[in-house]
Amino acid sequence: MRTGNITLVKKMNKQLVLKLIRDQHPISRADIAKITGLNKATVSALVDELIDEHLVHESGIGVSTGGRRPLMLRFNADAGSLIGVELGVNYLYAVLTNLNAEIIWEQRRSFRPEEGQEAIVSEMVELIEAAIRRAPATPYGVMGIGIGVPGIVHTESGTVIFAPNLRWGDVSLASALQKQWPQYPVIVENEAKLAALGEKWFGAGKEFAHFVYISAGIGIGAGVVLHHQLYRGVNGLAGEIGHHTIDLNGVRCNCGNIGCWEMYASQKYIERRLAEEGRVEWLDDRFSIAAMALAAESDDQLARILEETGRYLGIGLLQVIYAYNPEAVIIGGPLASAGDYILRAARKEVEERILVKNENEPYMIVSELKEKSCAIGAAASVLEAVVLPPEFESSL
Amino acid sequence: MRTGNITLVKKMNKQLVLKLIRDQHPISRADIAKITGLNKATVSALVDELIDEHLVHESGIGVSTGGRRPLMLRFNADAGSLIGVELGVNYLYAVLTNLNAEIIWEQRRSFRPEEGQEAIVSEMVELIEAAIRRAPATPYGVMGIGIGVPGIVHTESGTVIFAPNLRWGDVSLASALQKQWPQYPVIVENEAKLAALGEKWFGAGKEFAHFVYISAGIGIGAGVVLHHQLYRGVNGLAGEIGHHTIDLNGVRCNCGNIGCWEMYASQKYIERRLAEEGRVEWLDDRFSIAAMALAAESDDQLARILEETGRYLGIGLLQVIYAYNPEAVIIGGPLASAGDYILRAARKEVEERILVKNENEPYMIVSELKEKSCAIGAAASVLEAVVLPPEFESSL
DNA sequence: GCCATTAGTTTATATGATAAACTAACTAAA
DNA sequence: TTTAGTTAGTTTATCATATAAACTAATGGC
Repeated sequence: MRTGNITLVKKMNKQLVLKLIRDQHPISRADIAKITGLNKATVSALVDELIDEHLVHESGIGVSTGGRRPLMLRFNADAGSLIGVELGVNYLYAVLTNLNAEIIWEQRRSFRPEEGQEAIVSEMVELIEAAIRRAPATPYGVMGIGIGVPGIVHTESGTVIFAPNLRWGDVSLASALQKQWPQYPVIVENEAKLAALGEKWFGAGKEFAHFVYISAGIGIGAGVVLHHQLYRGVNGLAGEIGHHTIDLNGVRCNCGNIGCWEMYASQKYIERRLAEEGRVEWLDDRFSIAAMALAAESDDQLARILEETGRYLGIGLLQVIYAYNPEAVIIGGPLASAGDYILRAARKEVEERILVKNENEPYMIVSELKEKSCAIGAAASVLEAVVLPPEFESSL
Repeated sequence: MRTGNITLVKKMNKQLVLKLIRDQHPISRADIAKITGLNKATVSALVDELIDEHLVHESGIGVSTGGRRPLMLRFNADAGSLIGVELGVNYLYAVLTNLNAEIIWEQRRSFRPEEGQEAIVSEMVELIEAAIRRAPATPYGVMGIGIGVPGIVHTESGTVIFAPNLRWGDVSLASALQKQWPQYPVIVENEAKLAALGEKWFGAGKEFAHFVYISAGIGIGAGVVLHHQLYRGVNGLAGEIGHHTIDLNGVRCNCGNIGCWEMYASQKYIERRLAEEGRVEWLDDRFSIAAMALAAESDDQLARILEETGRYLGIGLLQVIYAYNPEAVIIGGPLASAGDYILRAARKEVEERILVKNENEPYMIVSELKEKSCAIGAAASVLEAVVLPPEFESSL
């Protein structure tokens, strides 16, 4: 049971000060006091501790506004390193970053899903080892490892419960890695949820208290951020909205049901339509939506297919909007790389269909971190777990 | 900006103690200290204050467990009164309750929607006046007035933005009432959201941190409780899920779109089907689902219609489950009075369709407060605003 | 009838925020 | 150049509150 005591107050205030410095640096102690309402003495004491802990440093003297010049403070992004790994359906992508998610080192490897779980995990171990070797000398060193997985995850145990596209079920990924590196926290989480975290900390989600990140690729998943915090639900299933029924008499989905959203607003749909229209030249191994969007500029049929996909995307986005009423919806994943074809159509569909028409429509925007969302989000999850817990987030 | 200071700690602990007493009364100071981990002295001090404030009282001596006998504490439900009003499509229902939502006085009035907004508001004023007159002498007297409205509400200003079934738009309900009773807080909120609050405080939602209340009647709305708190979204639209598209090529809804969930899992559907099947004898003014469910026991056609409705309800519930991943879904509103016909079919549909089949399926249960959910929830909203703010809710 | 046990209070102490007084370092205007 | 006013940041004394420990109170069981 969470009781209040004085150390809690201190933790809250210290976090508040640290977040403010991170968000608004360079900033002076005096400004922090003004903005937060905390006493100047309190701010000074907390800042001193943060400096001792290497999370903040003084970065020189600012300009005077008619009196003594302020000592400017900055978040020390080089206090440690973060490792983020994206486990894709047929690739691994790892990044090593500083605490600002600036990439120090990255590597991408392909694998064939048939290789099997153990082989893939050992590839991942190699990749992480390589990242650790590249980690620069910093006060904290590597602060942890985050891993994004295309499936449903039990975060407490770090188990992959179900990853259909990998054909994984019940894989204790965290404990396998934890055995290798007992000293580092290991976080395993769903790919879309981590991408949402990435956008929250370092991308298009920075300003929003409530937003939904949509990962639209082969399937559709979502990461839901409410009150500045990732919302997981009881079993970490919140946001598994790809299987929302949008057409009761539509196409069969491999989940067994009919008319799931992800049969219409995903790469699956585009491929189906390309096949129907006999445009098989596009359907090879290295199919890319970005390339298709490029070609669509002089190919109306391709453009039409993308627009259809966008319309279906919009229909589902409307459900997202009704369900969560977010400030923004951030579209990520391969479908976000279709230039404006998909997004414009989606926006139009939402505008036409929405119940209460006003300026309150959420922004529908594109991911800022692009194909790096998940890996950077994985790194961000470590940052959040170790340095900047969201517990005391100004709960509106 | 929310900073921590010592008084915040005190507020948190005092709230914690008060909530514990409310939930587990009768309870001794010693037990509170054990459960919360707070020091015995702290508990005693806080309890003394709560007693001074009339929110808690000692209710006699408990049984010894081998030592001094404890002084048992109880929540003082008679410290004040709450007024809750449900504004229906063609009726008003008001309750006056104590702080345990025990009804002291209630009244129901019908009106015709054609009467117009002003007439309805003045009926509401009369009703509230009657409630205030019946309020017993208590330390705090009437603590506030909560009002549930079938539409979208701007809570900060207490304005009804859009209530389609009443044909209201932009009605400043709270300020009209506030003028009458400046001394009482007036809360205006969407009907389903208040019903969710009611179930949270006094009904089927007591044990859940995350649950969704579904108000299924003429249309469908939802109240979403996450982390023990009502989730409203940015504009208070969160949970307006009746217009989720479930059949792209289905029936036209009066929202302008096609295939909205509330065309299938609502009274509208039942009436449509009754008409289609020529069972016009049911389609009079005083149509009641409860009566229909009773008749369905010996009328397969009626039973089938209810089951169809249940199946459609299930399809939408699946979306609710994927979106929010709640511990429970509580079904309220007229459809919940269909005996087991609707709910059984809905449960079956969810079980068959759900992606991850395990014991983690949320409970799908029926409202405990029944047709009183909204009015009691309106009263609960006052309780929450004035006595038991959810701010410091153990944020998991 | 005494001892172990539990309930609750009193007292002394520690922590951390705060207000106010202080020092430091500057700008601008006389 | 001097000086008054201003802003930045620190030091000091004080206050509120939680806590630990010692206390009183009241009981059951042997």
